[in-house]
Amino acid sequence: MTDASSAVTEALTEAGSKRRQIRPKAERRQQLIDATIRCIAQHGLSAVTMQMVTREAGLSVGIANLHFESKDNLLKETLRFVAEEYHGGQIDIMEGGDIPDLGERLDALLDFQLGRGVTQRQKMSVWFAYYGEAGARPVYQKIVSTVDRLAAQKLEALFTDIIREGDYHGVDARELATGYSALIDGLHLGLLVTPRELSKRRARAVARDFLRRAFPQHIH
Amino acid sequence: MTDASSAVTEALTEAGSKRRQIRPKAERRQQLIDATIRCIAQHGLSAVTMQMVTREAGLSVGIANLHFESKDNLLKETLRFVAEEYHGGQIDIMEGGDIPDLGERLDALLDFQLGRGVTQRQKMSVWFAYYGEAGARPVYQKIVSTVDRLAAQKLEALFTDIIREGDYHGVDARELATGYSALIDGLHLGLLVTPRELSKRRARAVARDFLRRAFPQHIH
DNA sequence: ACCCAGAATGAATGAATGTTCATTCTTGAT
DNA sequence: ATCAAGAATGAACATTCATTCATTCTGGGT
Repeated sequence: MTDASSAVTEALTEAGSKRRQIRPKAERRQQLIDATIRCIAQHGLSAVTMQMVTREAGLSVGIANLHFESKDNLLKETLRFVAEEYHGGQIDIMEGGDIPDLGERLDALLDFQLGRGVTQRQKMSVWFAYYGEAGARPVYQKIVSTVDRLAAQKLEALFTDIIREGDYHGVDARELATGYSALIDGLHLGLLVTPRELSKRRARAVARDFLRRAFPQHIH
Repeated sequence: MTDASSAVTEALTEAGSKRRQIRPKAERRQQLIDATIRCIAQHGLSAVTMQMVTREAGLSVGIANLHFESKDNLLKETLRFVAEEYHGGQIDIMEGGDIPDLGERLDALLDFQLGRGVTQRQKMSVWFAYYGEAGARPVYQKIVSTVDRLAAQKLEALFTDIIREGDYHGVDARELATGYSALIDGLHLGLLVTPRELSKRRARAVARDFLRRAFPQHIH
C-alpha cells in the first residue's frame, strides 16, 4: 500500500480529514440535503445559513452554489426530498404487495407514521418548518400538494377495500381518509411541540382507536 | 374650530397622515403585534423584518425597540398573544356558562375552531409558522405548552361531562380529547397547506363525524 | 508519466438587517 | 403661555449573510 492510497483511504473513512475529494454530483447533492435537514431540525428553518449547512456537511461554502444554484433552491430541494421520502414510504405500504392482509397493512402504515427511529424527530421538524412557511410560499405549497394528493388517493383506495371486505355501513372512505390523515398530522404536531404531554405510545393508541372505531373487525 | 384641532382630527381619522402622534404604550404594543401578525401571514416568519413590521404599522423603525426590547421579544409576544387569543376563545366556550346544553356547546366549539372569518387564515399562518420553529426554540415550546395544557384539561372535562350525561361506554375522555385536538390541528394544517383539496365545509364535516361517532346522542 | 476537465475551495464583495441614540415633537400640568 | 417628561423619529453603525470567482487540486484518460 502506497502513501497515496493510504491517504485516500483515510479521507474516505475519517470524517475530520482535510483531504479534498472529488465525488459525483448526485452524492454531493444528497450530502448537502442531509446536512440541511440536520441544521433545520437543530436550529430552525429561519436560522439556517449556508455557512452552517456546508460546515455541517464538511464542505466549503462555495460548493452549495455549485450543485444547487442558490440557498432558495437548496431549501426547495430539501423539502422535495423529505416530502417524497415520507409519502413514498406510506405509498409503498398502502399499495402493499408485501402484506396481503388489509388489517395488517393498516398496522404497518400506523407503525411507519408513528414509529420510533432517531430520524423521526428530525424529519418532523423539517416537515413543520416548511408547513409554517407554506402559507406565504406557493412553491412549497405546490411540492407538498403534489405528493399529498397521491398519498390521499392511495389511502382512500385502501379504506375502500377495507370497507368492502368488512361490509361496513354508513362509512365514507374519502371522509375517513381525510380525517385519518389530519389526525396523524395533528399527532405529529403534538409530538413535536408538546412531547411532555403526548408520548409516542399514547399517540399510537389514539390513532389506533380512531381506526378501531371505524373498522372494528380489522383492528383489535 | 382652530387650525390645531382640525389637524389633530385629521391625524386621528386619516391613516395616511404624516402627523406624529403620542399614544399609550399598551395601544402601540397591540398595534405592532397586529402588524406582525399580518406580516407573518403574508411573507412568512423567516422573511419578516423590523422595517416591514413598522411600515405595516405606519410607525418608525425605532419604536419597535422602544416598546419591545428586541425583534426576538416582539415575535415572542406576538406568539403569546395569538396563543392566548385562540386558546382563550376555546376555553370560554368550553366552560360555557352561556350554553347549558352540552351538545350545543360542542357545536359552538367546532364553529369556533373551524369557523369562517377573514382573520382565520392569517391566524393559522402565524400559528404554524411558530410551530415550525418550536422544535428548535424552547421559548416557543413553553408558551404553547402552557396554554395548550389548560385547553386540554377543559376539553377533557367537557368530554367527561358528556360521557356521563350520555352514559357512553368504552370511551376514554382523555384519549378522545387528545384525538379531537390532534384532528383539529391536522385540519387546520390541511386548510392552510392544501386549501384546494380541503374546503372548510369538508373540514367541518370530518370533525363533526369524529364527534358523532363518539357521542351519537349529542351530535346529529 | 502526463494532462486537463471540471470539482472544490474560501477570501472578498455587496446587500440587507437589527439596534442605537441624538434630535424633534406632543401633551398635559402649571 | 410655558415647560418638562417622555413618546416618536430615522439616519448611522456594526454585523451577518448569500453569492461570486480567481485559484488550487484531483483523478480518469491517454
